[in-house]
Parts: sequence; structure tokens; C-alpha cells
Amino acid sequence: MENESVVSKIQGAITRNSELFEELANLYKIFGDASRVKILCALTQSEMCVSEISEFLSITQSAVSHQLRILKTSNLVKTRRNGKSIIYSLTDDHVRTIIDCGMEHIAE
Amino acid sequence: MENESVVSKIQGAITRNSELFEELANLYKIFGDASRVKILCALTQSEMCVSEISEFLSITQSAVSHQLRILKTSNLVKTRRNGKSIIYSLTDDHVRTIIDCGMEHIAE
DNA sequence: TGAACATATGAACAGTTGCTCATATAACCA
DNA sequence: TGGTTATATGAGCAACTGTTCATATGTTCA
Repeated sequence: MENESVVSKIQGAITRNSELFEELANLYKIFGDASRVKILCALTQSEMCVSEISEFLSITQSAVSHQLRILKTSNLVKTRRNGKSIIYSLTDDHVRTIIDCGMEHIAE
Repeated sequence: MENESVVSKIQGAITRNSELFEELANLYKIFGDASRVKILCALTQSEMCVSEISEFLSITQSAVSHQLRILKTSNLVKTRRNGKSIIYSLTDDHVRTIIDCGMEHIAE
């Protein structure tokens, strides 16, 4: 079949960049949880502290902290201290783009 | 604090659209696995049958089938039969956009 | 029809995930 | 300094995921 060379080229490209796809999957895995997407989406609108996030998500402060740690480890959010509070915000605008991208797919 | 009204607006918007975020998370969950992203990315280049995918991913035909079922259930791929083979292809171009979007974030 | 090939499906299982509970760390203020 | 508030962290656990193995379904062709 004449499709074979095309397929083997694709195979080559994907096998060579296997780690890249691993990384890509790990990025999407972070967006693959409703709590986290909500947090990220909220942060596209305004920076917020932990207790504010905890309140509007109606989940435990502990749960929020755990999620925020994941987001911070992945460098999607950054923090600064303000008195007793820790204020979370997005590190860059890619998050917004990615969310928009997904939203566009859903709105079909 | 003057941030309060902003936060409560965001809270409202997110609480109202809770199901939307659930849907969004479910979409990203699908992209959150290396095997699936590789399959999807391969399909942006060319339609392929199960055995071809199985070959270049180096995973069982069964595993591929299971993953393809997830992709099909989510309407990301469609199928047609060609003799003994089932040919898989993307249902639309959103997949490509979403992958590109994530890749752009990684390439920083 | 029956053997060979291609794909789908169900059960089982190890690994992962996201939550809660209890507790630790840290800053503020009386 | 001690009490209060804000956040972080670790253990434990139930639910979920992705794979493999065994097997079923479906198509082709001699």
C-alpha cells in the first residue's frame, strides 16, 4: 500500500519525540480535573488567595492547597505573600489560550 | 477589600457554568495520556488502521482498541471499514488546534 | 464452509488520583 | 508571648485508569 511510507514517517516522528508527547500529556492531565480548570479559569480573571478559591469551589482548604501545589509545581501559577495570605496568579497567558482552545471545541 | 466584588463575580460565573468546566476537564482528560495524544497526533497526519497504530506505539492491539474506543465515544475520531481493517481518522480539526496549543506552551 | 486475519470486548490487576483528616508551619496582633 | 488566622503537608483511602490476557465478533478468500 502506498500509505506505508507515510505511516512509517509518522511512526518515526512520534517515536523520536516520545518524551515530548509525555510532556504534552502531563500538561493536559493538569487541565483534566474540574477543580483545577476552575481554579485556572478564575485566575485568568483575577489573582486570588487560597481561602477565596476554597470558598467559591466549595471544597476544603486542604484540597485547594493540594491542587495549587500541583499547579505551582507545573509552573502554571506563581505566588506572592500578602500578610497572612498567599496570593496565587497565573505565570503567563498560555493557560488562558489553552482553556479558550478547549472551550471552542466544546461549543460546537 | 475592593477585590471582593470581582471575586464574587468570578465565583458566580464559575458556579453557574459548573457543568461546562466538567465537560472541559473531561476533554482534557482525554489528551492527558501519552498513548492517546500520540494516536491523535498521528491521525492529524494521516488516517490509519488499528494495527498500524499498534505497531508504531509498541503497545498491544487490545490496548489500542480500548483507547480508540475512548476517542470514538468522545467523538474525536470516526471510523470506516476497509475490508478487514477499520480505518480511524479525526472527526474535525479541533484536535490539531488543541495539540498545537499545548505544544506551544511546552516549547518555551 | 473453515482457516486466517483484523478488531472489539470483558475481567483482572497494579498504579495513580483527589479527597479528607490531623497536624505542622507561618504571620499577625493584643 | 500566646491566641488566632492562613496556608501547607503527610498519611490513608476509595475511586478511577490503562494495560494485559483471554476470548468474541466480523471479514476475506481458498
